[in-house]
Amino acid sequence: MPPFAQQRFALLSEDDALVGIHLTDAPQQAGYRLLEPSEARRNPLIRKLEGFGVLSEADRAILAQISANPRLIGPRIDLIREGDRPEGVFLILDGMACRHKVRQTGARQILAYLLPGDLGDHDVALLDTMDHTISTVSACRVVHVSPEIIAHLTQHHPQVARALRMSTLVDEATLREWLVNVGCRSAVERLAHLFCELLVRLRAVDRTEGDSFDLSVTQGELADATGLSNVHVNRSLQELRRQGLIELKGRRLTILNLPRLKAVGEFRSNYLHLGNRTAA
Amino acid sequence: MPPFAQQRFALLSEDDALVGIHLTDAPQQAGYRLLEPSEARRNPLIRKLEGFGVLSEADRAILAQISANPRLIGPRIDLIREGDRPEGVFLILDGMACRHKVRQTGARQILAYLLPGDLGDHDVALLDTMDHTISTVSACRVVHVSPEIIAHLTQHHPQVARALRMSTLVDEATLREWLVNVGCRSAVERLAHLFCELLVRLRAVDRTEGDSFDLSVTQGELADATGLSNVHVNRSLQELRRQGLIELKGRRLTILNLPRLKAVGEFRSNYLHLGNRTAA
DNA sequence: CGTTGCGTTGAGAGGCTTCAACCTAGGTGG
DNA sequence: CCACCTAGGTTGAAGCCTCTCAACGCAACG
Repeated sequence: MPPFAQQRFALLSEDDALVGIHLTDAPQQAGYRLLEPSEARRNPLIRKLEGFGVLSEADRAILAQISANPRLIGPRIDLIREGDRPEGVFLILDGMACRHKVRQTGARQILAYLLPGDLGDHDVALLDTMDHTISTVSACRVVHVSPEIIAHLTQHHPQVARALRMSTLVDEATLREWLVNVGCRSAVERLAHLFCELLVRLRAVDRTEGDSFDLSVTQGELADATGLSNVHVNRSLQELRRQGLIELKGRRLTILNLPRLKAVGEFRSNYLHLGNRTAA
Repeated sequence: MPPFAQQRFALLSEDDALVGIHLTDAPQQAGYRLLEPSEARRNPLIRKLEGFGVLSEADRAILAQISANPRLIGPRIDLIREGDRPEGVFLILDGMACRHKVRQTGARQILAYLLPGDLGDHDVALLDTMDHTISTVSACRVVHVSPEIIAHLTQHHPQVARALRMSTLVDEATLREWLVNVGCRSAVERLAHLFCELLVRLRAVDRTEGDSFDLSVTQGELADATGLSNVHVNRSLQELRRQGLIELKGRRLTILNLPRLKAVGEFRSNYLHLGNRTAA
């Protein structure tokens, strides 16, 4: 298989998960199903957007409805490719996806990791072609959110729309921080910073256990995200282990000394604009 | 002077350029002054936004009104700093500004160049603090666009609002391309790519003469933008000159062989989403 | 005419890459 | 149930791209 020639995910298949949502009436009607508190807490989109502002019960209900019936997609499947026409956005409910670009030389740069609760910019559809590719990294539960649903949210759920815009701003701030990471940090610093960021972002959607989380990523993928070679990623990981900062076995990363790891990566979470959430 | 301890621009002074605009009535009234065709062509904001869609005469008039009475600001002045509360956005009419971050080590990363017609994300105000600093690079003509004016545009000038959102998407795409640049291109390639991008962006607002444009940037600033040292920027520039690709004297960059420079930098303008404008 | 910021050049060092081999674990098929 | 297979992790060696340090030139400016 040529490098990064990945399978493509059938975008709008017959059994699309969103058939059955009736946007025009359901949410307005009285009697939409109240969410179990635990249900809302488990939904990463609701978790995330509530961090950006107060949502109404109707807001939470529509978000839960959107998140219902996700598709299970295997690892390394393209969701949408550079050159494709964007139609709506993808919402990640579980697993890890990424935005990336591949050079003609075969070199690849991962531009962002999409974690549970993350979704693309809500008005990408204004542009006629994608300038990068979005692929799953691990197996994911994914929902394709159609332009109609997005329009519905912006028209009838202003608090959700506002939270989505803030979410987009944070995505952009994260991209800037990645540029700083790759532009002027050493290999060990880059990895330290990346791990701190992932911990904080995953914690915000309750996908961590203490300072430990699932990291189903190869070292080669870490290399593509940090602008390093996989060999050097390997050695830098060993350095972080040797210093007693992390433990990385298989697909589980445990941060053994978060304060020091933050210090090494010069990590400040301000760019994630978590506000008064449990500061990490 | 400590590195990058720059002067701060007084944000909302008495003689703010925008006093005198009466948003609530003027644009709706019949009889707003018609723009000279040449006037609209010279205004980089109008030029740029027209590239994203058709604007009405009223749209152009309000944009011209906003652009009236800019402030002249010297080089290396901070417009807004990391940690500040964003209030509205800055619009660059002439000159060059940049977004950047400074590490505790003193290392700096330039995150984006703001060229004539560029302005910040229209809803930054949703976030309570800036996570990076915006400074002039060369002397600039700058307008501070208040949140009220932005709100007015989004409510009464849908085509302008739409163009602004597209503009924001392009800014984000540009940021992604910069990450690719720094993440996986060599020094010469990075500079070649940057120069191609600047040419195309400046050409879109008519700030070029052929394949030549004003580049009032020190080599140290090019280094901060490309994640290189200034010494290596110097040597890479010499390499580009030696290959007959560019001529860089003082503050003027002339691209002598655009096709080859593009090839060297692997430059494709798709991420700028210029659509059917004069493709460069 | 001295100062200052910036471009230029040289030398040495080091971080990171490349190439290549080997190891390990997990999955597959006989 | 075991042998094979493959992807990914690990290790070594060599080299180069880029950095740092330092000196010098030069033009603009007060």
